[in-house]
Amino acid sequence: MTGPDPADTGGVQALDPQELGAYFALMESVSLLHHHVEQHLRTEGNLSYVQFQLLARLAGSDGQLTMTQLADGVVYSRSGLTYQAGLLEKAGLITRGPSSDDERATLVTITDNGRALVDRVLPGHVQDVRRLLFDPLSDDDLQHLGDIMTRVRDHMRAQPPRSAAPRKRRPSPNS
Amino acid sequence: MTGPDPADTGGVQALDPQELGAYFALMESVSLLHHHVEQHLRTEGNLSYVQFQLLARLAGSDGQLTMTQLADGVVYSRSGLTYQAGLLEKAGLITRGPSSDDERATLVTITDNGRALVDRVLPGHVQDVRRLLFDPLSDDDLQHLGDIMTRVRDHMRAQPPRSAAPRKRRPSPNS
DNA sequence: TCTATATGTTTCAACTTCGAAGCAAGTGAG
DNA sequence: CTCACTTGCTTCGAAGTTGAAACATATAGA
Repeated sequence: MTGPDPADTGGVQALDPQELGAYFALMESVSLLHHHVEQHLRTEGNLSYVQFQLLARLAGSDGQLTMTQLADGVVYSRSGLTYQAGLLEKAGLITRGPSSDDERATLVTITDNGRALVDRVLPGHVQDVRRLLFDPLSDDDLQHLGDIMTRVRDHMRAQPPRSAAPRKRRPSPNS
Repeated sequence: MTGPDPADTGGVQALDPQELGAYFALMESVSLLHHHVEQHLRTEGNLSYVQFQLLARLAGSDGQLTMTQLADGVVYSRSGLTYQAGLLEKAGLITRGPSSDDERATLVTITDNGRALVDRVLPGHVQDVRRLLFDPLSDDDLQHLGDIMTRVRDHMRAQPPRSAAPRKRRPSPNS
């Protein structure tokens, strides 16, 4: 009498202990890192992690991006971005204006204040990441981690997008 | 005339390109994975990732945990857990009752329906993780990833906790 | 050109998350 | 025992996040 094997998930190859361990450790580490970093950003610059990401991304990119480019870069919903952009604009950290290329697009531009704020919080942020993430890693580990995660990211990006889930599928024509 | 070096962050050693790449790839990969997995769980079992984590954690652990144990395991605020537990209880997936050990504690127990649901969505979940995370990795990569992230997690856990930030520090006696 | 559809963004309502405050039960010192 | 403090959880209000719907502009095809 062989009761249901806990590792038997109905024909799908279950994750072996090594995979499980890697998966859990990965998710939890990032979650912890996110929490820590968020706290620091909040106390040092009154910014959420998302807001920091948006500003940092703009500070690169020559200071200008469309809403969609920003949302995609941060893996974020478009409506959520509209909200955050509103806050950042009210705080004087960014500016929103029409694009000359495409009348529909909103061009987001980082202001001098925005850049200054990024410059102000970046050192602490870097220190955090260094302390939390890189301290326990050797140069070799770092090399591997970067290589592995880059491959994983590219692989996932190749999958269908998600920030703007493909528009409502056109109602199938056979109705 | 040495203008401000972009890598000069005010005395703090900036992250070199390799570190930056690893950091960004890590955060984005997990973010993407989270999004994908969340979608699948929602369509297959009408569960959020958090809810799935809670049920899965309970399904291990002999089916019973206190609220605090659950919150700590999932890196979640206590009040948020109360909310989710309410939903899961309403859905008949868990049960809440007093603990005999400690009258204050609430003992959360997974129901048969809860177990059944976990069993139902787990294969798909595993398939997702396998497809998104492990597919592009060699056995060697997997080994490294698990090793690295385990070390990182343990390192972070050694830092002060976060699920229940230390209670309001008792007002220092010299006031 | 006219029309259908695609794309960029915002609005809106529902849901989720968080922290602070509140309540109840445990614990230790006197 | 009693007081002060700790710990486990919930309640409450404010803020953040999301998907669907609404708009507006673009684009392609007839």
